[in-house]
Amino acid sequence: MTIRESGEMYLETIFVLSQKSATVRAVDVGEQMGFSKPSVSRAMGLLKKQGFVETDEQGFIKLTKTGKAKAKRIYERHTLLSRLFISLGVDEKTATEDACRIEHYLSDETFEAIKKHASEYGE
Amino acid sequence: MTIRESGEMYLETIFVLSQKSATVRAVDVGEQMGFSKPSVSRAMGLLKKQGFVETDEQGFIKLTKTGKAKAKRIYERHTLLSRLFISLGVDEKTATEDACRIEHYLSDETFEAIKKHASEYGE
DNA sequence: TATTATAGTTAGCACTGACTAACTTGTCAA
DNA sequence: TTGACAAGTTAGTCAGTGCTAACTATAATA
Repeated sequence: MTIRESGEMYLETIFVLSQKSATVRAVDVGEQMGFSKPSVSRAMGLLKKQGFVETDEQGFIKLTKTGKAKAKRIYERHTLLSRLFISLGVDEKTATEDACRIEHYLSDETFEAIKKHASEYGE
Repeated sequence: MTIRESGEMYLETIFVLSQKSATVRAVDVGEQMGFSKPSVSRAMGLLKKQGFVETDEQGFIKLTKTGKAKAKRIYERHTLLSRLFISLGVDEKTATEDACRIEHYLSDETFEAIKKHASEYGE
């Protein structure tokens, strides 16, 4: 059971929200992503089953260790890629949107190569 | 009715096969992509309806003008991205696989910026 | 206490895009 | 001429991932 683009987006969103607020609920995730409550509810169920998130009695969502690792991996791609695109002259909105899509599809090998190049290039 | 990743992959495959052979049939497309005959059959039906391909009485598949334009756009992304990744030290197989996925998700603006950078960087 | 708002779940739908099974059609060789 | 193979289509399935409608449960408030 491999995680997909959708699951990665949820994890990344939970990660980002966790940095801004002590607690994260499903409704916050939905609001942030522009998705309906049932969509989030089902996604959380799947991510729980896959061992990427946990919820407590109050319904607060926490990333597990593996969930956090996945989220951080994607978030690092997101920030580096959007900054890179912006540095190449791309409009901020477009750069962010593009990063948001391709962050899920780059292998570790290619991402590391891009990262190395970006640091040499000066960013 | 917008074309999606799947449709773009079919168009690109037809374009590549057209360059190697005078005629392209659905079965060739399926073999190339690793998809079943019914999958190709349905995809061709949709691409026909959208005006991107045509078939003659013998079942040979031809790209229309707009279909060819779409295919070329994706193919250009594919070749530039895979060459770029390879030049950054990525293994050829991985570079090609990654290019194959992200080629569908880059905006024109970001792609042009990458292209410009690649040409300045020396490729 | 009764009402209302908020959070979450369940059930069922739509669309994409793959699949298998089973059919038709056309060609070619025994 | 018949039988077999190759190409294509039709019908129906499945998984992923969004949606709405309608429900439950809890908490806050009139």
